[in-house]
Order: sequence, then C-alpha cells, then structure tokens
Amino acid sequence: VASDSRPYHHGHLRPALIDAAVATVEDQGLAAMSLRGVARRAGVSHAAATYHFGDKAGLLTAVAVEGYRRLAGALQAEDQAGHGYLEVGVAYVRFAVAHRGYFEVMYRPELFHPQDPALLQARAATAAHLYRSDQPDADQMATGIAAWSLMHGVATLWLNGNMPPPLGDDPEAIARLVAAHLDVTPLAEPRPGTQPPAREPRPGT
Amino acid sequence: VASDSRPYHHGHLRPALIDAAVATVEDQGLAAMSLRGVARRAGVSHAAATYHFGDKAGLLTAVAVEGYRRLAGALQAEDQAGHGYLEVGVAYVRFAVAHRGYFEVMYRPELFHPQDPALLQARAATAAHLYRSDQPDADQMATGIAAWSLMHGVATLWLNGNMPPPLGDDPEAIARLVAAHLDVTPLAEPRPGTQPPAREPRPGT
DNA sequence: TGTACATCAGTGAACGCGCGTTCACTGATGTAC
DNA sequence: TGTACATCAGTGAACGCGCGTTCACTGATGTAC
Repeated sequence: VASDSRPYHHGHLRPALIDAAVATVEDQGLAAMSLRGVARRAGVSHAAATYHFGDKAGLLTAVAVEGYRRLAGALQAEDQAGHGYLEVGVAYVRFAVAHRGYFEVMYRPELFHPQDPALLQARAATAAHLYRSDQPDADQMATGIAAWSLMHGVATLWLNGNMPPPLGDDPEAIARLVAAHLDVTPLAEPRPGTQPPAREPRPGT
Repeated sequence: VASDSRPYHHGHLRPALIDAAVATVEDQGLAAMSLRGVARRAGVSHAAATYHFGDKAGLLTAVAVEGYRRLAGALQAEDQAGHGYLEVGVAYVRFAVAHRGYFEVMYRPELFHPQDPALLQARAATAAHLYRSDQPDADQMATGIAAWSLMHGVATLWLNGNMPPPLGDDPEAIARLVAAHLDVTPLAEPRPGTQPPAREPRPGT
C-alpha cells in the first residue's frame, strides 16, 4: 500500500524499528540507543515503539532474536558451501563485523529478556552450527567451544579496536591467521573405548 | 589520619572512587554506573568525583588504567612462576572473572579517554606479556593474538553467560580445556625469502 | 612562634536534558450479518 | 451492498526521575617569612 504523505499506518513498523535500532547502535553506540531515538529514526512516535515491544528490553530482545537468526543463517550457508569448518569460523567473524549492530546486542543479555522462547530457539540454532551437531558429545563440544571462543575473541577484540595495527585491517584475514593455530581434531588422549570418529581432512590454511 | 565522624578531607578519595566504580559495575552492571551513584557509594558529594576526574569518562579512564596495570601484574606473576604460556592464558581468564568490574570497562574504549598516556602505557605492558615479547615478530604476534583471542573469547562468553551448562562452572577449567586445542608453536611453513620485517615499537593501538 | 596567604579538597544548590513509561485518545482496518 | 462493531496501529501530552555538569562557596592544609 504505497502512498504519498506518510499514511497513518506504517505497515511494517516492527521490522522497521528493529532496523532503526540496529542502525542506531552502529552509528551511535549501544549506550546511546534509546527507545525514543529509535522511534524518531523510524519517523514514528515513541509510544508506537512501546506498543510493539512492550518496553525497551522488548525491542532489544527482538534485535537479538533477529541477530541470532541471521547469524545461524550465515553459518549454515557457509557450512553448506562445504569449504570446511574453518570458513564457518571466518563467517562468524564476518557476520560480527558486517552486522555489529546486531552482534553487540546479542551478547548483552542483561539488556533484553534472556528467557524469551524465540531467543532461546534462535540461539540454539546458532550453537548447533558451532558444534557441528545438535547433540554434541564432550569432544565435539570442547572443540566447538574452542573454535567459538577463538572467533568470538577475534571479533570482539577487532570491534573494540584492540587488534594491533601491524595485523592489518582485514578481520577475515586475521581470523584465518589465528585459526591456523587451532587444532580442531578431537584430542587423541587415549581413552579406552573411545573410538576416534572418521574425520574429513583438515583444510589447510 | 584516622578519625571519628568523617573528617572533611577523605584522604584517599581518588582510589576510593575507583574502587566504588568497580564495585558498582560488578553488582549493578556497567550501564547502571553513574558518577553520582559512585560518589554516593563512596560517601561523598558527586561534585567531588568531578573534581578528581574531570568528568565521567575520566573516572572510567582511571578504572581502565588501574585494570590494565593489575592485569599486567597478574600475567607477569604467572609468567615468572614458570608454569608455561598456557597458565598465562588461564591467568587472563582468572583475572577477567575475578575482576569483572575492571575487565568490563577495559574493553569499552568508547566510554573513556582512549588516548590517555597512562592508559596506553598500561595497555602496552599487558600486551607485552601476551606476545611474550616487547618487539614481537610476525610469528610471535600471530601466536600471541591467537592465544589472546581464545582466552578473551572464553572470558567474555563466560561473563555474559553464553557457556553451555554441560561445561561446568569453573572458567579456569574451561580455559584449560580449550587451550588444549591451541597450537602455540610458530607455524613452520616454509616461506622462502620472507624476512621478519623490522618492526618499530608502536605504542598503544 | 605566629601570621598571612595560596592551594588543595570537598560541598550543596542549581541548570537543563532526555529518558522510559503511562494514558486517554484517534484513525484505520477487518469482520459479521 | 451497507452498516455496526471490535480490533489493530499509532498519537501526543504528561509524569517523575536521575543524570552530567557548572558554580560560587567553605573547610582544611601547607608554606613563606
């Protein structure tokens, strides 16, 4: 229903407010993001934002949910592309840098409703890609957490400007550089009865 | 000069305010930390805090400086204990968890004065321990960044509650678990003709 | 030893501001008959 | 087809609040002579 002179009903205000929130975080910072500012950016009264999300935490919950969904999608796409686990890690860093508005909210659970069902589901979907399994065993989980921690560390250090300049300005390159130091094969400490699962050849750097 | 009924002059107000700020961050969260609240906690007028730090960013700068100094000290102590590089990484995670009031401020440079000379110096001292060198070559830097990223990732994922429950509640144990997947030897790929470039010390970021 | 004076440390009141939330409301849309 | 009514979507004013900063000030301390 396209119309001139802004119709009374927006039509897609909910997603528009989420977009506005993300954009605000990206160019003003999370601390400067307010309900009122987001509504202003979307060209709507601030009470409209409250109507759709209940409160500020509700808006940020919606941002986090959407962020986890997009991240899960990005990881899945990379997974299916078949370039190997390393590239899934690189995709994590790429997402964080390209969508830092989402990323910064996703890891601040004190700002939203952490028990929101949609949130838990979206986050679980993301985790499944990081563990390469829906029901990871101890080894898969340890490996997954190591890879996740490494890439999360690269992403956050990069985002807050703590990467030393000599490493260059390409976060994906840094991700590949450090990933080369990660051993993603299960630790082969002799555990009687534990059969090392067949594993595809590790992609070289 | 101990005295009854609170003397007009506090005597050690500056460090007391830093302590109060850290304590506030630890039990109310960084977003809820205000100059006025910190002064209140220290039992002093809020204008006194402004007097000592200039503004809110000044207070947070002082917190970050003190945090980097303490972190550098903790890493150095662990280094000198001679338990190996892995335990230096574990010490990083231990610091983050034990002193999250400092830690959370240290990595939010948009909240303080990032060019403060004392800050740059304290941060450089921390970095030197992570690279195991004041003048790291490319390999040392890559290895150091990998280790730093990994431990930083563990610390931040732990602090914001994103570690899956099956991993238990001991962050140091998780740090050791994931560190086992890290290869800290320099990558010995033959790079003919690649001379480690002369590197001038670039203080700070 | 006393006295004057500068400096340091902290007070308390005032300022303007943007915030999140609430509320009664209006405009627009969908549905039952 | 029309009409009544319920529901959805958004408005605008008002609320109380705590915030960071500024300012003229006072109390305490140190130093020069």
